[in-house]
Amino acid sequence: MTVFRVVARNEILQVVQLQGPRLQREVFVGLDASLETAAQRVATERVGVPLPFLRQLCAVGRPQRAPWALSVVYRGLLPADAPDFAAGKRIESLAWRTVDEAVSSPLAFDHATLVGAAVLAMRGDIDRLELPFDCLPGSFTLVELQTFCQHVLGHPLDKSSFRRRLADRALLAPVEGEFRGGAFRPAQLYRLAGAKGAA
Amino acid sequence: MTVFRVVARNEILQVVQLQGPRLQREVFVGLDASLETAAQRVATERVGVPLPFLRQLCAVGRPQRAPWALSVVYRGLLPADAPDFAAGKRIESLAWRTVDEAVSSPLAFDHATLVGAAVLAMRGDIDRLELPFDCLPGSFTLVELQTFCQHVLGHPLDKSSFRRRLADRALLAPVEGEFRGGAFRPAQLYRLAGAKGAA
DNA sequence: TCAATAGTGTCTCTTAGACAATATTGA
DNA sequence: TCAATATTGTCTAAGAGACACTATTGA
Repeated sequence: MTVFRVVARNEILQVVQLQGPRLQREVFVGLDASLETAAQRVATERVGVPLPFLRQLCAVGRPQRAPWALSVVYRGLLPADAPDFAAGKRIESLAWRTVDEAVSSPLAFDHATLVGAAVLAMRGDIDRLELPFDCLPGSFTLVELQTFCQHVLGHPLDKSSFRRRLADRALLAPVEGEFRGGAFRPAQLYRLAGAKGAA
Repeated sequence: MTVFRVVARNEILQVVQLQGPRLQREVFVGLDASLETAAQRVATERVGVPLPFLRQLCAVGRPQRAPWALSVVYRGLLPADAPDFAAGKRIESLAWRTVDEAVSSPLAFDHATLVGAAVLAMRGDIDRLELPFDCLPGSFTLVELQTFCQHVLGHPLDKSSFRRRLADRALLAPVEGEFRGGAFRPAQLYRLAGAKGAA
């Protein structure tokens, strides 16, 4: 079971793992209630904290590398400021990379392909405004959300268009009376529409 | 390994398979060059002919049914007039269903969910005009292609809009001088643009 | 008043649905 | 000519990018 976590801030937390024989048996058979539970458990072991966003990417066989191996690959997100995470079991190294670095850096085996596919899927989600709310804080400003999306996508978005698309879909609701104040005009805070406390 | 084949003519060929213990070991380990090869081999065993279109859908564990099982699910297409296909090894029954019947009929275990996901993915492909050319004949009329898409989607398409979208993408090229003649005005035949013989 | 940031308005282009009109065939 | 089918043209609306404009804050 191989886990890649694609994160905000235009960065990717690259998990390089040591893989032993019979890993998929260890991961799944008779140990977890489902594939998702297994992926979450392994990810938590590797980076120390649960991943708030985790989606199946694909399954790959790797006969040239290890004829016995069948990997179910997941992509995940983790806030860059998550506390208490660090390289855990079976992890050789753990490091932040920008998305561009991650997709263009050579990796062993088919890992580069898988990172590419994960980034592609994540960018598709953002393009369709299928936002990973589980990974976002409870409330945030529209500028913060747009910045997050831009970092994942790797290109700037138009502010007006971005907000209009969000409004058309009625995804967000303003948190009445709550603002994030910098030195200048404070920004309205929003939460996921339909969440508790929304009118 | 479970195979569902979604086919033209608004029909689905439903494969109900008998699954024994250690199926995924039999299917994959040490026997096939890749997951795709394994899926193609098993599909061919089951229905007698290779599937011209075969794509990975997802991987599912089934602990409530069989704790040892990990299934990699594929969706496929087969022309309804393919010769020499019939229920093969490990197949209990083989029958054509309309898409609507297939997605609404109750099935054992999680099979209904998987059929639903396969149809959804196939409809997404058609919506984006990512057409399964491998499953289509070498040449065809635009009406035939539109009919195929309508059967998969389950709703009619506007003729003018459909053709404009195809033209914008330059997916097809007319086969010069070739027509399909009924009793009335014959229809221009098209092939995949870039195929041999195209100007 | 000014700088800096938050938020809105307006124009335009692209895409595609709706639907009418034209073209071509054999009878 | 007519029925039936193939093919094209036109109108319009929705979505979204480009970009300028207004609003609000603290200094």
